[in-house]
Amino acid sequence: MTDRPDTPRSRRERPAKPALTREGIIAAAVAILRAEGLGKVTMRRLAQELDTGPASLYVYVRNTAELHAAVLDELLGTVRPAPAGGDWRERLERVLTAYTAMLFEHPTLARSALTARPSGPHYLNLIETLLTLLDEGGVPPAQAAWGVDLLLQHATATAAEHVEEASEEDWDALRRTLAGVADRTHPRIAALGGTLLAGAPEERLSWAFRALIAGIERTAVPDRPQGDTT
Amino acid sequence: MTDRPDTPRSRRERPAKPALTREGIIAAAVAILRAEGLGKVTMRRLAQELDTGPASLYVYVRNTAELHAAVLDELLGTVRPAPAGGDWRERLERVLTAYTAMLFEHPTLARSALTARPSGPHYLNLIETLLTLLDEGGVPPAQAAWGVDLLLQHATATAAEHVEEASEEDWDALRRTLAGVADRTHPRIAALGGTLLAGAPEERLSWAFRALIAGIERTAVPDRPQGDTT
DNA sequence: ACCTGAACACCGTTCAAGT
DNA sequence: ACCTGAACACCGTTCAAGT
Repeated sequence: MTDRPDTPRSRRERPAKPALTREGIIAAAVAILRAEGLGKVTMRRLAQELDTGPASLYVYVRNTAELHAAVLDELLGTVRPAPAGGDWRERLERVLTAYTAMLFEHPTLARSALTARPSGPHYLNLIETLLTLLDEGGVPPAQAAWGVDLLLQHATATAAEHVEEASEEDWDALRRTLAGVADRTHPRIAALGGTLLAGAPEERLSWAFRALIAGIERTAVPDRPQGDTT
Repeated sequence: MTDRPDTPRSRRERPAKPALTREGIIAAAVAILRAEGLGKVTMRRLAQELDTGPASLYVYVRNTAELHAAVLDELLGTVRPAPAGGDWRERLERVLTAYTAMLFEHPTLARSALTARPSGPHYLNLIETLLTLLDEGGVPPAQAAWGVDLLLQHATATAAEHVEEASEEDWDALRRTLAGVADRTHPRIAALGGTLLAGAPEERLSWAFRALIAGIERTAVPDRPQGDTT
């Protein structure tokens, strides 16, 4: 609060409201995300941070979904490429784990990535990396193409699941529900007991990636896929 | 607007504001969902429909997330069990496809199911069915337990992806981005051309389920999984 | 215990008007 | 073209007060 109404125009030592740019807006959004989570990355809050009105942002950003997608691509740029050791399967798992770890820190971002497919430069790099590794493993290109989608979707969805909304209580509720299930109506669930929820998250994630890779390797894509998507 | 202030108390031919119950609230929520989508299933709108204030609903429902979870379980009850023909793999795929088809009609519900894990009776039935089919296929119980999670997550996430938010334009943008990718920087993506996005949704879904099942069958769970899930 | 009105603290997006 | 204030049409949730 060292406001002094002197030096009217020539000096401007304090940043005198930098001009709006798309990059500036996204950078500010990332800063808010880091400090307070995606919930606060709203048009209104962002505008306030940039010392303008929310309407001004719509010159650079189509809507909130697009804003969030841009933020995700930005964060994707911070994912360090996995070290090169090990066979292709291990490296594939490491790349995916690094991507998932980043999303785990921002589960709400993962949730929005599920609907607003990112298409920024960093996302393309990730796809290219995954395709390269699958190719190295001898997976046919068409199969690899669909496989990449499956792998990224799993990573994203798993992170999205970790959005907590009074979470701990809900988990307890689910545990109790499963435990209380009648042996007569749901014999398999009853027989499994806690196994349904057992295992550390990293173990389950690793298992899932390995299962996905094994499935992708072995499952052929239809000869001539019908047309385009939706 | 056939309001007549007669018949003061004894008759009440028009339903004179039925008492609030959890079931009544959820039924009203399902009706709004069917008519106008999940976006309109808000506490305020629901209260209006039930001729009360939003605060009243909090006696029966913890919050919006719990409301949506209850709605999902309700819809799950409408999924017709798949006919019994075919081998276990085919039947498994059919059950999952039926579940996914229901979610496809309410993608926003799928999105919320990803974070607020349902635990209602219909959801338990679905889990039991999947476990039974995997058991029939000789998949070890622990593996089946984690597999069920993987399968349901894929179904849910795929449906959630179909939330449209100016969708068609976004797809075009992604298509153009992929097409315009430089051969030098992203050779695999360039080589694949349209294959990355090729295939009808049903084909891709079917492929994904088959790949998942193949992977689940072949991937062993760690001997003694560490502790519990967070 | 259940129900309520009113309030608190927010949202996204559009639009007419200015520069 | 870019920027803005103000408005429109909403949200979830809490709280004190009533029955």
